[in-house]
Amino acid sequence: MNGIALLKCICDETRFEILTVLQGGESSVGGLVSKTGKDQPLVSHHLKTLRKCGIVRSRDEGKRVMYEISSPQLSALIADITDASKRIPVLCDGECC
Amino acid sequence: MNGIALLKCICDETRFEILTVLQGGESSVGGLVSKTGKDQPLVSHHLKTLRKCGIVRSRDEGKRVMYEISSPQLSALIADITDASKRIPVLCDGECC
DNA sequence: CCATCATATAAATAATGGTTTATATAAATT
DNA sequence: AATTTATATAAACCATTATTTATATGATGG
Repeated sequence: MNGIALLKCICDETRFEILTVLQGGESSVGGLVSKTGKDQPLVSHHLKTLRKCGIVRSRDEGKRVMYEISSPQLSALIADITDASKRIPVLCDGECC
Repeated sequence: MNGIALLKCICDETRFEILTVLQGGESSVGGLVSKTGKDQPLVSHHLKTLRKCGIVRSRDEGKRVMYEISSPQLSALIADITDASKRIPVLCDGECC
C-alpha cells in the first residue's frame, strides 16, 4: 500500500470518525453507530472498506462483531496526523476545505 | 483546519506528486508541470486548491510564479506520512486501494 | 423453531471532485 | 504595440464514491 492509498482510506469524514473512536479501544458495530451518530449500514460499509485495506480487523463475539485498529503503528500515525493538523497554522477560511 | 481537511488536500494523486516535488524546494508552475507530467491547467488548478488551504504559498518572480510548501511543519508531516505508510504492513491486495 | 437483535449486503441515488478543453490575463521581449 | 511565454480561470465532462433505502444473513434467547 502506498501513501496515497492509505490517506484516501483515512480522509473520509465518516471513516475518520470511526477510527477516532477506535483509538480509544475496540468497539462493536453498534457502539460505533451510537458513538458516531451515523446509520448502521453506512458504518458497516465503511468498516468493510477499512478492513479490506487492512486498517482495521474484526473479531466475532457472539452476535456482536468487534473492530479494532489493526496495528499500533497505524494508530500512532492517525494520532500524529490529528495532532499535527492541530499544531499547524493553516489559513484555511472555511469555504475551501 | 482539521485533520480530515488536511488529509483531503494531500490524498489526491496529482496533489501528492506536486507536494513531493515541492519537498525538494520551491518550483515554478512550469517546473511542476514538467516534473509531474501533468497538464498545466490541471497543475494550476490543484495549486490553487493547495494555496487556498494554506498548504503552499506563492511568490511572483517576473512572469513565473514560484510555489513552496508554506511551513516546515507541513513539510515534515508530509514526509512522515509518506514514510509511515511505507513502514506500515497492510494486507491490501490491490483491488481495494 | 420462532422472534428478535446485531450486522452485512445490494441496489439506487446523490454528491463530490478530478480532468479536459478552451480561453483569458499578464509579463517580457522584439 | 505586437508576439511570445507563463500562468490562471471557467465551463463542460467524466468518474468516483458516499449515502440512503431496503433486504438478507446469522446468532441468541424464549
